[in-house]
Amino acid sequence: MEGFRFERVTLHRSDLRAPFPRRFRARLEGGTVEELTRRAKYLLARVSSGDTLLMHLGMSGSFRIELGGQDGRDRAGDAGRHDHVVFHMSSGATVFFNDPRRFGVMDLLSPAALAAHPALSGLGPEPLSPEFDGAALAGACRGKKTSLKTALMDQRVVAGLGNIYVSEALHVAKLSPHRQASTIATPSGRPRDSAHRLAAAIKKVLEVAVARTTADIYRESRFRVYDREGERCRQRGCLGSIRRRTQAGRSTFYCTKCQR
DNA sequence: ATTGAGACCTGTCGGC
DNA sequence: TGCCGACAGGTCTCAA
Repeated sequence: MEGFRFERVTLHRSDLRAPFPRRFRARLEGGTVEELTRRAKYLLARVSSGDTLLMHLGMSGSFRIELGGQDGRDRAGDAGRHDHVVFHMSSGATVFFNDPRRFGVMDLLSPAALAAHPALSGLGPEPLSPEFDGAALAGACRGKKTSLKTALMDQRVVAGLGNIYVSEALHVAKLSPHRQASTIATPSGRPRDSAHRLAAAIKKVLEVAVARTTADIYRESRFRVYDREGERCRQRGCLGSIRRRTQAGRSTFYCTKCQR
């Protein structure tokens, strides 16, 4: 999409989690995507009109790209079930936004609306950025009475971690998901060793995930703990098994033996 | 202010 | 085969 123009935008329904903004199509069509970036789990496409297209996959969203027919065949195929938004780009590519559960987001923001966007402005640091480290994590967890698991799910603490990678990172760091979040910091908010371990584990887990893509990992079932209830711990030398517990309404997977 | 519960919506899977 | 409940990768709102 980057560097190309929206030649035509098609909506196959009037809303996802929220209604599409008024004149969504008209405001996009003719505009060029100047830059495609990401913040937390949000995709941001800056358009030449000055607006920013904000996209989120929710739980079940995905993009599918069909390239133009260079082999003499027709252009990209028709929209299928749950293809709610279709971008026909000037490159010849067609980009389908598919989202069965419709928990996703597709919004178009003016510069002012972007700057004031509540979901974006409250976000914590990007976990792969240099600013995110043990000290930053400890500072954010200072005084938190909630569990480590719940704290890491809080996008204000660190941006972009979800239910899978929180479990994975806690396992790498050998920290129990039930520990009170504040225990990784001293009373004054300085990082303990556990804070450094956890920040490093988050970075490691995400770097591997980005390299392999979540879909591959999920399909290959190569998680350390996620969705492995009752199976053996993969930590070298650990004979524990993986348990599942619900925290704040979400499943947490952890090893009872090596995570403290 | 923080925190947990419920809601949003559809698909899939296991048990009966 | 078919029905039913449980559960799913996220975020928002509301009430305690």
